[in-house]
Amino acid sequence: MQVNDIHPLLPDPGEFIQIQERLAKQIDVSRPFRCKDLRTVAGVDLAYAGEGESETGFCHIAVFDAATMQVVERAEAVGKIEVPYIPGLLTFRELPLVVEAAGKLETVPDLFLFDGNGILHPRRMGIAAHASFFLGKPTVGVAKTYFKIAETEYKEPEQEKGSYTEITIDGETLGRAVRTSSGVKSVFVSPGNGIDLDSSTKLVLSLTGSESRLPVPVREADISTRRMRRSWEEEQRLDP
DNA sequence: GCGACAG
DNA sequence: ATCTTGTCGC
Repeated sequence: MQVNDIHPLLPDPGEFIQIQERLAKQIDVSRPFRCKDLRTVAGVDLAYAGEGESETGFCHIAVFDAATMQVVERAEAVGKIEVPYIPGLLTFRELPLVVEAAGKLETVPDLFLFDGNGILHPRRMGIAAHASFFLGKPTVGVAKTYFKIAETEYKEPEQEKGSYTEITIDGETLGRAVRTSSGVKSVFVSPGNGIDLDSSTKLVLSLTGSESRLPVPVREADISTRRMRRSWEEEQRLDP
């Protein structure tokens, strides 16, 4: 079954792909980003409840002060999810709520960290890359599982924290499999836009603690997102 | 037709 | 992503 059979009023995948190809030309992953220039950093994630027509998304953005690693602000957005999940088109499903939540922030973070890929994507336009055009800030993608592109496999990095292997497609290194903690599963780091791969890797490593293989801001958004859903389901039970 | 497939 | 109990291990 094609996506158009499910959502006849929405743009078709071909149109989504054209949008990605057009924006991809404007990606810049050549800029170094110094850790000392990071004052505030945001973690972004979503959770879902329900299926099909009644699927609801919960987006949470947690902004941290990089010096104290304390949350300085949060913003959320809840709403219907209109697009099904299709590998490579995750952006069109999640970005609306991300942009809505980001618009509620009083403090504009220096950088946004996403649960998902940056340019480690078939068209170099994973959600972190695409989101940068709406957020106007550098973005970095941190995916928990590998998204295979052009039949390219990745090599497992050494078990020591900080080890990584590069993921190169068509002669271009798009991302790295990074061991953020010794002995844990690796995560896949790729710049979104406005930052280079090396800076992205260093930032992710410096923002990752021992409690999770994910950077603290992303982990916090992930937890918060499920807390939002619990509250929502509770009020649904009381209101109907 | 079958398998693969970020979240 | 989400559905789900117990269970192996530090």
